Amino acid sequence: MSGQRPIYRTVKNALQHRIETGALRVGDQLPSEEAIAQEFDCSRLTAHRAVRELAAEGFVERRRRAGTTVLPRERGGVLIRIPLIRDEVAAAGKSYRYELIDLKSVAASARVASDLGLAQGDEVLAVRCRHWGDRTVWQYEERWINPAAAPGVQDQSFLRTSPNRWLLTHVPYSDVTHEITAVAATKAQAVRLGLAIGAPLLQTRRVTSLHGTGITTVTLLHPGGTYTLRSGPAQDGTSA
Amino acid sequence: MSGQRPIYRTVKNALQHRIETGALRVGDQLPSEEAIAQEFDCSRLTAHRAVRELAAEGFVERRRRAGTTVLPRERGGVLIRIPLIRDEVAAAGKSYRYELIDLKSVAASARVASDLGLAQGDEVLAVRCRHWGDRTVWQYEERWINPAAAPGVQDQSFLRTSPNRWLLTHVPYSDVTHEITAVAATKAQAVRLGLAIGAPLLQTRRVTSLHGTGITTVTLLHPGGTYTLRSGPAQDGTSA
DNA sequence: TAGTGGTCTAGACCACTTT
DNA sequence: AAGTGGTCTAGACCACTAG
Repeated sequence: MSGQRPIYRTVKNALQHRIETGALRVGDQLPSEEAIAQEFDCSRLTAHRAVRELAAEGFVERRRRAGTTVLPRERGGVLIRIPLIRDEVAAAGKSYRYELIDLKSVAASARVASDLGLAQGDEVLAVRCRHWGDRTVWQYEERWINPAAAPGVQDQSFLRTSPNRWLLTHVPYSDVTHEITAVAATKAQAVRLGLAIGAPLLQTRRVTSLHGTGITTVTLLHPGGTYTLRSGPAQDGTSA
Repeated sequence: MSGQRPIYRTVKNALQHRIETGALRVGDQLPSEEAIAQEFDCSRLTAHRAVRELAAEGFVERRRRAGTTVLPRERGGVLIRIPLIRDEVAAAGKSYRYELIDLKSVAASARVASDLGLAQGDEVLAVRCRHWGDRTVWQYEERWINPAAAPGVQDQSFLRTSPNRWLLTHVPYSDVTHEITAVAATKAQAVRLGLAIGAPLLQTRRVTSLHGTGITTVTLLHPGGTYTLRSGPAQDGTSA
């Protein structure tokens, strides 16, 4: 069957189907690449690619000599997408607006210095801004930028372009770390977000770096009622 | 120069380095596979694999005839790991304990029916339980299971094994959807979690299904102060 | 030490899309 | 029409590890 679908994909789907239907159970061993190649009448490399992608997506584990075994589906947890704020607002059918609150050079606090790999008291750029969806605050943002790691940032006013947008397009990075938690709004936060003190907020802390050099650390606060992170069925293991 | 590192990885790293350092800028075109193969003195397939993985990880876009171009790094958002509760508690250095609150067969509410693809009023299994870390509630869980989609679930007492654990190892699934938001604890929730009314909670809603058939839907509530979702630098595009 | 996965090559044909 | 990526093959050698 299949038709124009690549062979490796046919093989991969067939094996995945065996796992999902229980024909292959957790701990069972898959046929060797050689055997798969014979069964599907393809080269070993084609069989290899099919199984390699299943391994990359967490379905199976491969070990030389020991062969390929079906993994318990629990491992590794689940992957969630964090959308860009502009897209998120647009998806909700609201019109997006960015607002700068203030921008200044300050001495790094202990936490900021730790996030960015600087010494406490080193000079960093502090930006506070808001992201609106129609007439409500969608996200309140407090950001610190390591000027040494972001050449040209000193010339930015961030009046019209959000720091996130500018950084993404001008400063290369390699690693991002997120921490997501729920907090109660402090008085200052409540004012910025137009909410009551103690209101539940979804807080995202993000640190961005390039090969060990901290670029920026940011705290994002979203009103709990309206803001939701989602993960679609998008597995998206490998071959886009 | 490398040594035991595979050639395709050397090539991949070299290209990735050019992107991250700005030698190749957004919109620039990568050399053709043929040219890469010549430059690194390898076969075209090896060059292909290197570039294919860069594409799978979102660094570049590939189009026939048009070639391979560097993408703006913003696209697609970020991926976050949701750990298993047992692992999360263990990682915090606490001892994990599971506690069943109750288990009964009920008529599906509108929301549960919608999540599971059933008709309102259809019979579903309702489970409520708690996950402890030492002497504090780490997570309070309300779950509904479609018995038709989980053969054998009727025989389970869930007294010692959590429904999550049993389902993961006994019922195959293909798709999972998550919604994460922050909520204020209701009176009932506050009691279950041992918190004050209005305390911020991180709420995770999860729907698990197999090829369109709803298996289970669950609402997980975590105390806001102690619970944090994290994403490491784990990019994990393809080749594990 | 034998079996399995990991990688690599040289060459080939095809599919798509720009010129 | 031509250039680029997408896939495939047959065969090869190496790396790791269970028996």
